[in-house]
Formats: sequence, C-alpha cells, structure tokens
Amino acid sequence: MASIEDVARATGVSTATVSRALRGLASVAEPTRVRVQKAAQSLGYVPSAAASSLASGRTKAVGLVTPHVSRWFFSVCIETIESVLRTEGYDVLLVILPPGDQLEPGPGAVTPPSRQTIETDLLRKRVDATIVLTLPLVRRELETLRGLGHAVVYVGDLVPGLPSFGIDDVAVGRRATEHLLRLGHRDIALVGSNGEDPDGWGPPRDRYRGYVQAMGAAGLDPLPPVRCDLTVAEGRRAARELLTGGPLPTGVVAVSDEIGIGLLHELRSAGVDVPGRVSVIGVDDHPHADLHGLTTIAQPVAEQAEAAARWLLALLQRVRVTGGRLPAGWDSQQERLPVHLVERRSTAVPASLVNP
Amino acid sequence: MASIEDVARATGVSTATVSRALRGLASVAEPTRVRVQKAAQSLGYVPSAAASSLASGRTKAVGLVTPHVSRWFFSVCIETIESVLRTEGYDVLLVILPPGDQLEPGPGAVTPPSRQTIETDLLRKRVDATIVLTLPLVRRELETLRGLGHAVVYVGDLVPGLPSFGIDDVAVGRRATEHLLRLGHRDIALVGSNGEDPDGWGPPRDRYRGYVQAMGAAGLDPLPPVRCDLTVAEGRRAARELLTGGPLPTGVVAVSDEIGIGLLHELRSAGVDVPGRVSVIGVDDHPHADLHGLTTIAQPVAEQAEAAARWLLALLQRVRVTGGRLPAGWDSQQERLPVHLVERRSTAVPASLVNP
DNA sequence: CTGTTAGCGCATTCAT
DNA sequence: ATGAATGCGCTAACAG
Repeated sequence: MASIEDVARATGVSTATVSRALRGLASVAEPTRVRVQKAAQSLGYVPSAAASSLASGRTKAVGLVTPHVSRWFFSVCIETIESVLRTEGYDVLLVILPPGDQLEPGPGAVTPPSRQTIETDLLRKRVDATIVLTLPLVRRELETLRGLGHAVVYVGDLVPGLPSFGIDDVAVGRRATEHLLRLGHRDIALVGSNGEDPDGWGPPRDRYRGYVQAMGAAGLDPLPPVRCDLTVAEGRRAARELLTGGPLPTGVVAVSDEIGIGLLHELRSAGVDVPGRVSVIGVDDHPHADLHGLTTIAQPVAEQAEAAARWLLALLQRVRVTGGRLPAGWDSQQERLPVHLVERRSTAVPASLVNP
Repeated sequence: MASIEDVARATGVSTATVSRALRGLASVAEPTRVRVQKAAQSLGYVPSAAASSLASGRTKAVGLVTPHVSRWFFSVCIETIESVLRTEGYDVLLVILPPGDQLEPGPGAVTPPSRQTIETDLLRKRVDATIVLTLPLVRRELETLRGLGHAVVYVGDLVPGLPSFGIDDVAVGRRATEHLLRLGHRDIALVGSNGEDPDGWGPPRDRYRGYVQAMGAAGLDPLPPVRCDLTVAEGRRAARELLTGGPLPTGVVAVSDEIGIGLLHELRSAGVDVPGRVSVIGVDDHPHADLHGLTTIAQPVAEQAEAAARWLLALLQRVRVTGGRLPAGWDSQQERLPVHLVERRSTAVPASLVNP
C-alpha cells in the first residue's frame, strides 16, 4: 500500500510538496505537480483518510440522518444530497434513526447504542457537518445536534434554531383546501394529521393549520383531522374510518400522496366514485400520483435537498477559510421553496352542483 | 473537546488503560473499568475515529455501493444493512453509483471523479469492507473491487468471484412461467429482459432463461423478450408496445412488480380485462403489489441483505483475529435464498378455457 | 515555490 | 492488570 513517502521518493520532492500537489494547492509549480500526479497514479497511491483527518482536523465527510430510506421524500433527498456532496469530494455517512423509538440494545459488550449515543458519539468527530431529514425532534435532540460543534442543516421542515430548507406547509394545507373550495366543496375533511396535539409534528400539523385557515376564510367549520400515518396502508385504513364514521365528506385533503393513493383505492373498492362522489387531493406529487390520477400540491423535493447541500458546502468553505470556527449567525438560514398545484382526475365539482 | 489524555488524568491511569477499558478488553480490572467509563462519560469523551483508525488500521466503517436508493429492492437493502452494521458499531458510507454512465466532471480543481476513482480512492483505506447492491458490473470493475484489498460482498445476484447473496433467478423465471402454464396459458410473453443480449444483465437475463426453460419443457416456443427497464413507467410503455405489436398474449411474465404494475394499469386503461383477457405475474412482492392485486413471485429482500451483512461481520471478525489477512477462500460464498408464489387477482385461467 | 519540523489522538507493542 | 514508549500517515506552520 503506497504511502505519501513512496510518492515523494519516486518524485524526488518532499512529502509536503506531494501533499500540496495532490490537493491542487496553488503554490506548486506546474511541472512538479504533473510529476507528482504521475508518480502517485503509477504507484496507485491513495491518501489515507484517517491520517489526513487527524492532521487537518477535517474529515471530508458529512453525516446524513434520516428516519426512512424507502419513503419517496427521503430517498429522493438521499440521492440528491449524496450526489451533490460527492461531487465536492465529501463522503456521506448514512445514519438511519427510526422516528420515536429507542434502538434495541445490541449484543455488543459495550453500552447499547441509544439515540443519544448515536447523535453524539457517531456524529461528533466523524463528520464535518450533519444533514437531518424531516425527523421529529424533541427539544433535547435539537440541543444535542446544536451541541455537536459543527454545522447542522435540516431538510423538509423549518425548525427554529437550525438552518432549514423546506416549504411553507401552512400554505400547502391552505392551497389544497382552497382548490376544493373553489370547485364548490363545503364539506371537506383532512386526513393525516394529529391537529394541534402536543405530539403533533411539523408538516402534517402545519398543513392542518392551513386547512383550518382556508375553511375559516370560507366561513366554514373545520373538522378535526383524521389521524393517519403517511403511508398507503394507513390511507386505506383512514378511508374505512371515513366510510363508517358518519356522513362522507365530498372533499378530502390528504396530507401526503401516499395517503391519497390509499384513500383512492379503498374508496373505489368500496364503490365510491372518485371524483364523482368524493374529491381527493394530496401533497407531494409522488411519482405514482400520475398513475393514479391524483390531484396534488407538488413540492420540490430534490430542490430542497440540493439547496441544503449546496448551502452547507458554502458554509463549510467559509468555515475552512476562517480557521474552523462557525461564522456568527450561521444557524439563522430559513428557506422556503415554492409549491404548485397539479390538477389531475381525482378532484371535480361536487355532485350536488352538477345535478342540483 | 476531551481527549483520551483528559480521561486518563481524571482517572489517574494511563491512556493505554483508558483505551483498553473503553473498548471492553478483558485485561482491565472491573473497578478500573468503571472509573474510566464514568470519567469518560462525564467529560463527554468520544474517541477520535481518525486517530483510532490510523493507530489500529481498522476504520469500523463499511462502504455500501448502490445504483439506486429510491427503488424498493435497494431501499430495503440499505435499511437492513445499515441497521445490522450499526448494531455492531460499524458506520455505513453510502456510495451511489448510477448504472452504466460515467459521472460528470465536477467543478473541482482535481481530476473529475469517475467510476474508477470512486471505486478505488473512495473505498480503499476508508472502509474495512464493501457491500455492493445489484449493480451491473463490467469485468474491469469486478477486478477493481477484488483489488481493493478488503472484503467485498455482493447482494442481489450471484456473481462469480465475489461472495454473493441472492435468489435463484432462473428458477424465478421458470416458476412464474409455470404458474401461467398450469392455469392453461400457452401464449405467454416476458417483459423486462434483454434476453441473451451480450449487454443483458444478471437477474432479468436469468429470469428470461427460466422462462425459456419452462416454455421448452411445455413444448412451446418462447417469444423474444419485450425490452423494458424495471420501472412502472417503462411497464406502461411495454404494455402499449404489446397492444400495438400483433396479437396480445394471454399471459405475461413481468420480471419485476414495478413493470407488472405499469402493465396492469396501461392494459386496463386500454380496456383490456386483467385477468379476464390477459394474466400478469410479477416478481418481488413489492409493497404495492397487494394494492394492485398483482400475483407475484416473492423474494426475501431484507433476508438477503441481512444474510450478507451478518456474513460480512463474521468475516471481519475472523480477519481481526488472524491479524488483518483475509482467510483463503473467503470469496467463495454463494448463497441463494428461497422464493415463493403469492397468488392474487391478476392471474386466472385463460378465457379460451372458460368459454370454449 | 519547496523543504524541515512537529504534532494530530489514538492503539499497540514491550515492559513490569 | 497497568504504564511507557513508539508510530500509524498525513498536514500545517515556519523557514528559506
């Protein structure tokens, strides 16, 4: 395994020059650089990340913390972020942290890993920064992240105290509801939020708030939300709840497309005409939304992830030139990306207006 | 940022003892261990991964190379592998390597990253081992992986020269076809393979071979495969191709459920009754297969990933005790996990037999 | 533009 | 069971 000394010997320069040449620092004569690169190439030399980190204090790695990888939003974020960071030479350390539950004690001899130890032990000293994807955080976790001593960015929601890239979820809820209102619906329910429940969390809660706003502005009473996890299976369950729980609304806002798709299927298999009897609107513009003809509020997922990654890269750059200290106010960035309505075949004028 | 020396001073022992105590080595007196752990805890000491790697030669990290993260098979593998490795204290370095295409040159001053540099530079010295998920490998890449100098495991196909965990894809194609044959179909097509095309690749090619075998055993002539990428959108395209390209078969084997779902939708929106006019069978048992009533050959994805991860962990353990050298024959492991048929509503006896 | 000199923070001998 | 000494391979001053 060739080391930097081998390259230095082969080139007849010092290891310092090899290091500089290979990193592309300006202060190396062009011919020298070329010779060094050639030698490194032919020796198959690859710098040791460990040695480099130890000497420089930088790891050239970023932690990516996510509660899921198979759900659409998260997988898109992961792909986008990995690609942006990789381009700039950063490695991605993937950390999957299931929402809400403590990890099981492992068979290891050492202390079993908990959320706490993962947050600190793993991320501290191993990475130069951390990106967190829409993970419900309790206050203590937020403090832990801020105490990591390096930059942390949040994607998918706006969380106070952390630089965040997301969308305006209140506006999303409002616009989805308004679309149904404009079509003439007055009896509108929302599926997939805990409402103002103290356990309620970020996006679903904010979308419900938008729904409440829109209903209020139309002089209508908002219904309490139908609780439901953001999955197709849960959407189906919610549909059954809707079908058996009193009069069916004519319009339904699903806080995510996955819920919307579940709703669509279950309502139709129960013989309910969508959009004839019930209109359904989702949020996301999931790739399958088109397949199912689901009207939705599209959110730019890759764009959120890319904006966050690029912003982080720029911050890391500034940190480097300022000698490792995070600039004041680094954590005040809050960016909302625009959403837009995508009309498909799951929403229509309510039957009562078509055949009065 | 507390260092091992701080802990040593606080405890009144040497750094060597701190190191041993914190790693749970046997040769430390119980009371000493406790004192050290307490001190480390209260000082918030976290060992530096870089220093530890440099000193020990082990990184406690594993590279995970995948062509996709949003596709179901891959996301399940990623989640499973991360979880298994994390439990044993290994970090996961995620590397997304799009199949087939060279990466674009980045804006960096250094050589733009290519598949080649990623395979070597990134993985060599940064990780103790690498797991590769069903990525079409050309021979050179395979050699590169083997030349990495550390353990490499392949998941999702059986590749000669690399320890592999997968399923019997020929049998999968055979069983899917046999299911249709048993129902009475004779006019059966397969969608999603390049057949014996030299560019053809692993699982789809093997599943086509199984189809050919089953057709042959039934005394029928196999049709050339309908080419199609393994996505819903491509499945829809393939359906249109089927609809316009001569007589429609009565049975269709889709080499993946995503294709199958696309087929189902497009056929039905064209007014073709499934399974009345055409039966469709997929492969995977994708979570959405149930939603669509798609009959399929289920494969155990999490199990493949877990088997590979655990096998790797065991190998790494052996490597450690033998002083860092890979044991002879480490690369000869080839494991096939069982699949099974899941009958749903997309396959039935052909109409010709129902109304003779 | 290049060489010299020091560590970076640990794990590991080899002692005891 | 514990301590002292050594070096992993590189980068960062500091000279020149």
